[in-house]
Amino acid sequence: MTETKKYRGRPKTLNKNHVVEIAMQAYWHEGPTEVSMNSLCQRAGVSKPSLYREFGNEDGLACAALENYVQSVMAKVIEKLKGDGSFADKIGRLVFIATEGTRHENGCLFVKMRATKLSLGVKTQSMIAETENMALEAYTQFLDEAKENRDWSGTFPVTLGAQYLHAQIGLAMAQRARGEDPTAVLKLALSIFE
Amino acid sequence: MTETKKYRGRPKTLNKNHVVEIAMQAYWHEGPTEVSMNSLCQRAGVSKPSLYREFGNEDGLACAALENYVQSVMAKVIEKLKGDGSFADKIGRLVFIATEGTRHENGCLFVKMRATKLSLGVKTQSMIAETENMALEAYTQFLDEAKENRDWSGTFPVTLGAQYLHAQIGLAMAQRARGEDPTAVLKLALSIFE
DNA sequence: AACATTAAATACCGAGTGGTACGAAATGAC
DNA sequence: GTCATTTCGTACCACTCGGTATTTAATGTT
Repeated sequence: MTETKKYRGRPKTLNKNHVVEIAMQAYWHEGPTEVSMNSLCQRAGVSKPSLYREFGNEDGLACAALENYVQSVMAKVIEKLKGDGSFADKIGRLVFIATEGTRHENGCLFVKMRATKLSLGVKTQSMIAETENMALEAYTQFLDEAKENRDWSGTFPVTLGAQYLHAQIGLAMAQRARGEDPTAVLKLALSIFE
Repeated sequence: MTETKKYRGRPKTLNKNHVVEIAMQAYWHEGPTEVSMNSLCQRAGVSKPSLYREFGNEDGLACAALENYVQSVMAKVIEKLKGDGSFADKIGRLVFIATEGTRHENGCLFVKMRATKLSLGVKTQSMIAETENMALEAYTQFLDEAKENRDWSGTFPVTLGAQYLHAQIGLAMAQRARGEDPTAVLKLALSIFE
């Protein structure tokens, strides 16, 4: 009966998605430790109390930015592992994404945050651990499927293969973030799956 | 004739080596971005102006700390690649050092600094690049020798192999710094040399 | 019109940063 | 002793950080 109560008070003008997107881009391109709340407020054209009302603290914003990254960038990559195509094709696509994917010019936000996790808040650290598990599960499923289809000989355990894939993709992302070209090393590393 | 002039003025009490050693340990164990000049002064029992007189600025101290690390830790590791022993033995020793070496409980200062090089000064960044080249040269020499001795088949170029070795060792160090056990992944990665 | 409610932004806080001005202290030279 | 020289450390600087107290603005309710 009192449904109109929801719309009382001054209408909010802060666009949460917009702020998160800007924060994600900033953390992504400049590194999580290089972006302050102050500068983020300026870029987003938002006052500081508005930011803190919406996200609680820096940890909350960083966490939201990472979550946005996982859902808008990583999820799409991982989804490709489940689609059609041969094992070799998918490995090739993985290499392509990790080395030339248009949206990865500066590495991977997840990898960058993981590298500096000591200086991040507890919520963000939990999110990093969660994302890590999600990725490992996806790789595990990918290899399980490949083994079942006889696409991959499976000369070593699937769990190790998943860890290995995760580590090598992460390495390539870290190299990209440093301005190096990870292609040759990554291809060599993934040649063990042939 | 005026050689005694050297000893005029108040005698200096600051022990440069001691300070560098403390700085190196601090950067190493807590991460370069987590250690301030203020806290370093306290730990070393030295006044701030003394530090700045000796090292110029933070960049100078970080650079000196990295240089000390390279000469006191990395050099010894690299030296082992040149000693006696079979190729397989040396690879095994490399794995051992990267995964269980007693002095590497917290990863590698070089890898940590490289991971956060954006927030370091120009001198330190140059030192990082220099160290990178030194390591690559050592790996190249190592592989060249192995190829000559028919210890390694050499199914791919030596330069790529050196990059690969450097990248995989660095990956293992980064994993250690995160608290993970890099052993299985590293052994798998280096199995391509068999 | 008066009020409750919600969000806005200014202006501030304490703490910590990298870095320095400056006077005191310790020595050799004269 | 007096002086020049060199190093010492206290006390300070301007600045940035994450975070907030407080006032003002904008709405629905009555």
